[in-house]
Amino acid sequence: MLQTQLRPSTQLRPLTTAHLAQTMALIELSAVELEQKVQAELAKNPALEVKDARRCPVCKRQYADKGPCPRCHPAQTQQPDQPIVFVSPRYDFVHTRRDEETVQERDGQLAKEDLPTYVLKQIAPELPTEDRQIAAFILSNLDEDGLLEIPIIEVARYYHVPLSRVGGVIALIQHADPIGVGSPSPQDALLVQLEVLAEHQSVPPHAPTAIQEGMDLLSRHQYAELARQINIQVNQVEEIARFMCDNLNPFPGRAYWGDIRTGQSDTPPVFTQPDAIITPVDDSPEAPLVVEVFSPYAGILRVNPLFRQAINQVAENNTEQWKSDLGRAELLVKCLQQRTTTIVRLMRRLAVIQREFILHGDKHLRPQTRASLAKELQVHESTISRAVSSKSVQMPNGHIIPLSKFFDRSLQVRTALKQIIEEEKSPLSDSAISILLDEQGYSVARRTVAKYRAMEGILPSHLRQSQDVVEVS
DNA sequence: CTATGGCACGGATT
DNA sequence: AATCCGTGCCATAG
Repeated sequence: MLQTQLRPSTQLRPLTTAHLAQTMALIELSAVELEQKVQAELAKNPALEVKDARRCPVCKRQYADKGPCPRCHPAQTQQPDQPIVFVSPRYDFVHTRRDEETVQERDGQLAKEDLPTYVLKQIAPELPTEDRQIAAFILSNLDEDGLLEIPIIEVARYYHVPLSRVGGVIALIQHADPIGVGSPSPQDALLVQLEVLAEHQSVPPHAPTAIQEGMDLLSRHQYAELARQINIQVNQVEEIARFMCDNLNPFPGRAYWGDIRTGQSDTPPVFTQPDAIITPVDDSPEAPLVVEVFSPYAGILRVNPLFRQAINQVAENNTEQWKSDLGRAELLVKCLQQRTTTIVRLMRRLAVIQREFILHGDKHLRPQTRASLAKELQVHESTISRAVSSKSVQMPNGHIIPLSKFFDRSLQVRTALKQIIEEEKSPLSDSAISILLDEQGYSVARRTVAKYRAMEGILPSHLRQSQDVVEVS
C-alpha cells in the first residue's frame, strides 16, 4: 500500500523499550528544551562528545544533513516540486565556544552561558543581518537585572540609524526568553510580559494602565490611591497586584539566572525560539519551500570513539560506571537521530500538504487531524501528538506560531468569520453570519459562530459600531 | 421577540 | 481514558 521510504538513513535498530521510551520523551521536547537536556547529559556523561557541524562555505550556515548544503545545492539533494528540508544542529549565529567549555568543565558545573548570548541566539533568525550588530550592542549593555542601562537614543546615535529601527530590535529582544529582557525600565518589561501572557490567558482588566500610570504607587502598595487615580475599584487594583506578583517579573534577568539552573520549576516559556523556520526559496509562486528544522546536536552529537576504545583496555575495576555511561550515550544518540528524522518527515509532509496555508495565510489551512497524518507517515498517533506539542514554527511572514495551529479544525472558519465582520457594513447578528458562512461552504451553527467570535475577541453585534468610514478595497 | 452567553451532552480527537 | 469541540436548550438582557 502506502510505501513511503521509512527512515531513509537509519540503520536497523534494536527496538528496545528503553529506546522507544526515550525517543518518545525526546520527541515532545522543543528545540530549546532539548538543547538544555542534551547539555545536561553532556556534562555528566564522558562517553558523549560533540563534533563540528558541517558548515556550508557559501551560506555559512551549519547543517546536520549528509552531503552538500541542502540550502545552497537544492538541486542535488531534492527532487523538484518537493520542499527542501534540512536540519540545523543549533541556532547558528553566535559562535560560542560553548562546546569546548562544556567538555572542559564536564566534571564541574554546567558551563554557563551568558544572558546576552542566550537571547541573541533566539532572535538572530528573525533579524536582518544589518540589525544584528545593533542587537548585540544592546544586549551587551544590559545590567544584572536584564534591563537596558543606556538610553535608546544613545544606541541610535551610535549606529546612526533611526530610533524606530532600534525600537524594533528592542521589541524583538523583549519578546525573547526571558520575556521583557532588554526593556529600558521595569514598567516596560512588565508591559511586554503582560502582553505576551494575554495571548494565552486572561489578565485582569486595566492592568496595563495601572502599570503605566501608577508603577510607584503599586510598588508602595498604595492601592486605594491608585484606584482613585485611574478610576477603578480597589479590589481590581488588588487583583492586579496579586496577578503581577504571581506572573510577572520586573527584572527579567534575575528570573533567568534563578530558574534555569535549578530545574524546570519555572513557568513554561510562552514564546520560544521556533523549532523550524519556513521560507520560500524566492518570490516566484512556484518556488519550493525551504524548511529549516532546528534540532540541537543532531548529527554532531556522537559517542566518543576514544571512550569506546578505552573501555576495552581498562581493567575491570570500575567498568560498571563506564559501561552504563556508554550505554546511555549510545541510546541518547540513537534517540536523538530518531527524533530528528521523525520531525523532518513530519515537516516535509506538512510543507507539502499545507503549502497554501504557509504562503497565503490562515484561510488556506487544510483541515487535517494528527491521526490522519500519523497514518500517512506510518507512525503512531501519539508520536505525532508529541512531535506537534510544544513546538513552534516561524512562517515566511515572520510570525512564530505553534505547530498545533496546523491542526486547528476551525481556523479556516474563524478567518472567514473575521473577514465577514471586517467587511460588514452594519453589524450582523450571529445567525446572519451563520447563513453567510454557509454560503461560503462552511456550515456552522449559530451557537458556534458566537463561540468563534468570542475566541477572536470580537464584540457581539449590538456593541459593534458600523466600523471605520474609510473602507477601501 | 431577538440576540447572546452559560451549561452540559455526545462525538471526535489525542 | 482524558480532553476538546460543536451544538442544542434555556435563561437573560436589550
